[in-house]
Amino acid sequence: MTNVDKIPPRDRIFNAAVSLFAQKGYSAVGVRELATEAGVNISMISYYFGGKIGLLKDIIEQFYNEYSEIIKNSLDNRLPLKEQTKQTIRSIVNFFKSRPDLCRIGITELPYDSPEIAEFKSEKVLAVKELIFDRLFSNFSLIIDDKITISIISPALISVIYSNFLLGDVIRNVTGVEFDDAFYERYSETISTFLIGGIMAVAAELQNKKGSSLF
Amino acid sequence: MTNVDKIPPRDRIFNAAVSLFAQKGYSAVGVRELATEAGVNISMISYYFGGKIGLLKDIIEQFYNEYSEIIKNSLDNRLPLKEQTKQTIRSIVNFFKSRPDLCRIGITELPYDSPEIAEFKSEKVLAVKELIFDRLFSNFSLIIDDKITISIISPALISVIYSNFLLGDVIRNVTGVEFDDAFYERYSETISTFLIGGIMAVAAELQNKKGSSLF
Amino acid sequence: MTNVDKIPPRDRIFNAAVSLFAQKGYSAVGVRELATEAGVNISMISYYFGGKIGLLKDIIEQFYNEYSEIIKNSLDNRLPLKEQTKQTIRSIVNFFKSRPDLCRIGITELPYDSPEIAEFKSEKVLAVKELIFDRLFSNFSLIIDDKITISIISPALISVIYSNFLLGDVIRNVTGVEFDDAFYERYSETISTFLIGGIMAVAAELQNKKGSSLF
Amino acid sequence: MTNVDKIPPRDRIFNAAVSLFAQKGYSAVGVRELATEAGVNISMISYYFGGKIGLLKDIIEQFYNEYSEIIKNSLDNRLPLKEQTKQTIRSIVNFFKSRPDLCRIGITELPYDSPEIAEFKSEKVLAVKELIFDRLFSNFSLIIDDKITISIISPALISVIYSNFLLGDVIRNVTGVEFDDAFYERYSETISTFLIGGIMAVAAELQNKKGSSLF
DNA sequence: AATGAATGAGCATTCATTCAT
DNA sequence: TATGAATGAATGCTCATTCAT
Repeated sequence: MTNVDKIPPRDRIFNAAVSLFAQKGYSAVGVRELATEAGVNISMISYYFGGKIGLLKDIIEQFYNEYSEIIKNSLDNRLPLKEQTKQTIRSIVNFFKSRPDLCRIGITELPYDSPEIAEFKSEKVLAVKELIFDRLFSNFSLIIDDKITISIISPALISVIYSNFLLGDVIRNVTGVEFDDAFYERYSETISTFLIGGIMAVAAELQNKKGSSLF
Repeated sequence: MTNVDKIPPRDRIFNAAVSLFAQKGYSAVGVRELATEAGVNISMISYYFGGKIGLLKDIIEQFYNEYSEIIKNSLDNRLPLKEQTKQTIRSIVNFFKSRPDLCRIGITELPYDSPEIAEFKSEKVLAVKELIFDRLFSNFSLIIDDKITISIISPALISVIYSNFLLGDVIRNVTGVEFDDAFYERYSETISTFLIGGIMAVAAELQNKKGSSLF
Repeated sequence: MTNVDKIPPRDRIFNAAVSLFAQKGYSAVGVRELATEAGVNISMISYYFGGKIGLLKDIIEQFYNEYSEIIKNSLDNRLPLKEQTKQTIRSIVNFFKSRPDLCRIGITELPYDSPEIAEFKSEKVLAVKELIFDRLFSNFSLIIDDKITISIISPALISVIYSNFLLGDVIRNVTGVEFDDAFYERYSETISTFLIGGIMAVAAELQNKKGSSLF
Repeated sequence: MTNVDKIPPRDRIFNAAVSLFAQKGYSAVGVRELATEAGVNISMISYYFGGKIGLLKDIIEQFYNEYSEIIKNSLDNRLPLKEQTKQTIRSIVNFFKSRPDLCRIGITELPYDSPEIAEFKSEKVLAVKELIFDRLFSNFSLIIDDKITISIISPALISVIYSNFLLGDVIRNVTGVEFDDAFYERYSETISTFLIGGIMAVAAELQNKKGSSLF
């Protein structure tokens, strides 16, 4: 590993944890493994992060901070809706692509026995959801405004964007497709098209129903 | 729990494992906890399943067997494409709804240190993917035939269908929506609309490009 | 050690703990040392006693149960006061002599971080104090009846009886006296004389004061 | 705590150690806890005292130095025996009362794994014993001169004087008596009476035996 | 004089599994 | 079938100490 040189121990631990937690899941990774991978003494984990769980908390916080920032920065109300959507999705996909391990942990890991982290995560998810729906899909939300549909669409959107990073490994094994930059270029575009097409279909049907229920 | 009466020990262990693995993840559940929840002696786990890992294997197998069966049964080539799609999605959603724990484990758990299970899972995922694409989306696949798009769309489809079961907990906490039968009725319908709308949009764009590349 | 044969593992652990806790103090003894001394696997300590602290609890309980029993059995109201006192002290000294380690732990160890044990111990000490004062010194207590004097005399009594076991080691090193059966015979007798002489002196002075305050 | 201001770090460490060792016992106190309580950096403990054990050594030395000094100063051969005894006991009790933590550690803590401290302590105990017996009880020792009785009486004396500080906590919980200045006034007096009464009874019996053995 | 990062050994506990009954 | 004692390894964490600054 070139991990050991230059980079300060705290960061080496953090990086090792991001890599290993993503690969095996939080519970399946031991502090010894973590310390070995980071090239530090085992006690440094408690020293810097107050324990294994503190490491997870930091990682999840890091993810959501970056995630929120990226979404905020990519929103540009001056662009037409489709363009804006595409741009945001591209930003998110790029983020996921550049930090797949961090993102996987942030999204999938739910520390059932740390209420503190659980609550923190809930807050952040809510914030992101509102960011996307209140600002990005402000036009859509003119028509998609009922809580239930939003409850269905929100996780679907995230799932789609994240699908390659969640289930991609199996797909790669099965199809042999290479996940290179060109792929992710296509990925952004295709996913954008897919999402917009999907949302508009849902919106149309919803509108349809409203109309029919009026008469 | 009515878990302890009548039901044979082997099944009690299996059920307890399904519940606990889904809740906490495979690694975070201990055999002691498992045995207590199932109301059996610890050594019964090794006795019946050859160890904790064998239990996971059985659960994943169980999931994919049922999953494949349900998809096969719900496919009906005599129906028009949209109807067929809706029907299949409804079947899958019903399956996920009725066995959320089993499904969550089957989909999310990847036993990084058991190559045997990993390979088994890959096979099954491939089989399901082919089932869906070769039979359900046979019409779509006339136009969506390139490997890359399929590599993007396949996980997206699964992700969308499964999104409520993966991310729903957080959404429920945040929005307060009740996940009752009526909700899942709407869920099936909305997701179907979303998926079909999304796929058709992607197909249209693909067609467009092909066309434009011809001239 | 002949400790390993015949004697069941649970008892071997208990005995080893009694010996080591008495010698070094609870906190200074590790479970590894305990397990080695007892000739058992380290995990057996938690298995049988629920942890190191459970072992201490059991030891303290054992001490107070035996201690109470011995005091109860040695009290015999038909004897004259001095005889009864001597007999009781002899019983207690014999107990301390036969189980010095158990007694040392029971008396000196106060587990500051286990409120459960602390409370249990308080109860038992109270019970023993009442046993001695209400029954043995019922005659003395005719005259020594104020709370303060009792608060002074009670620990003094126990301290005296126990003094050899608490401070004897240093004395032995310093004087070279052998602590054999003959010694403890003399010990019982001398301590009895000392205690009775002391108590009667205190009682006399107390009586004196009362008298003088009346006139 | 006003502990942190003015008082130099070395003393803050010493004071914190006296307090914590008395409360929990030497082994149960960690250097981290010590440093936090003292408001200093961890490494200062090694820096000033050469390690945790050095701290204990200093405390024990401090205790015995003060202890010896106090006994020496309170001995006054011009007084009658009883007065002298009372005066000495009062001095000792005052010392114990004013420095209960220091005294508790000095008396009870025996550092089984530091032969150096163990030996030092033995020396000091011997010195104190001789001080008391050769000078204070020089009259008693005319009659109480056999090694065995001295081996019994010496620890008994110390135990009695120290009994409130050793077992008082439990008694306080149980009886609700307040340990204020008035109490310790009574304590000194009562203990003196008790000790003198006890010793004289022992001496009398000893005399009796000698006498009877003559004829 | 004082800091805080770092070490390596050790802590108590729990792990999944095995085995004799 | 089913039990519960027993194992050896591994768990996360803390220990007292050291060292460069």
